[in-house]
Amino acid sequence: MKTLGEPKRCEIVRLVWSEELAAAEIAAHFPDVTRSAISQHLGVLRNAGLVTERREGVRRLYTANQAELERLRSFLDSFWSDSLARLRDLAESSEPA
Amino acid sequence: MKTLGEPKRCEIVRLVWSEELAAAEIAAHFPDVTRSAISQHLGVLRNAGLVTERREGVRRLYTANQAELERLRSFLDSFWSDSLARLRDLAESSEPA
DNA sequence: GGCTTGCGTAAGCATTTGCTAACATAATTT
DNA sequence: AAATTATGTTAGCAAATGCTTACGCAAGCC
Repeated sequence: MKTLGEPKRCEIVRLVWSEELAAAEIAAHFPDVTRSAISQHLGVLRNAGLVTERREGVRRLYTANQAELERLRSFLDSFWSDSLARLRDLAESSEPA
Repeated sequence: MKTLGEPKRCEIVRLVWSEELAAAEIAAHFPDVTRSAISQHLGVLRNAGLVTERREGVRRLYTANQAELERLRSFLDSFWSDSLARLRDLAESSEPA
């Protein structure tokens, strides 16, 4: 979550969501920062498991790890389900058999 | 997203998800930090619209703004739907009528 | 082998962030 | 009104963060 809190990283994930892109191609989408900065962001994303790297010759192709994003979404879902569980527990304790 | 990237803030939101809690009660859940630190986190959360404050006498009761969290979840959903839209566009352009 | 291309890494820097300690303020109690 | 309670606010600090510049290193081409 903290990883995607960085706007550029979030945008990077969107870029490689449905297509594989090389590091330079990704960097091209951010004209106002250095290629190095993007490379570091890619490192963070890779480390967080949010993107996957595939080497093809000299180039490194990145793509989003959709499963990991799915985990994040289900974590948000847990907010709702947790509250339901808590209400259920409350109902059980105040309405004993 | 950045706001919830902070573990304590994320936990605070979970605490006030299904019940209203006073600032001191929230702070009691974090023994290893000062009440002031929690107060500042509450300020950030309030500012981000993730929690709502209600004053009752001297106390300030906080509760989660579920609608805002819903927005966050739907933002994550947009990752998937965007990719579907892109694939659809691709299909249209490569398969003209 | 030398040059170029594509990319990560290390060092250094300014900014942001999360924290504590001390103070400020409003509502209650006595 | 003074003391107390519940809470926000400010100043200051150490650590983390995002960035640039410079360098390192492997893969292909001459």
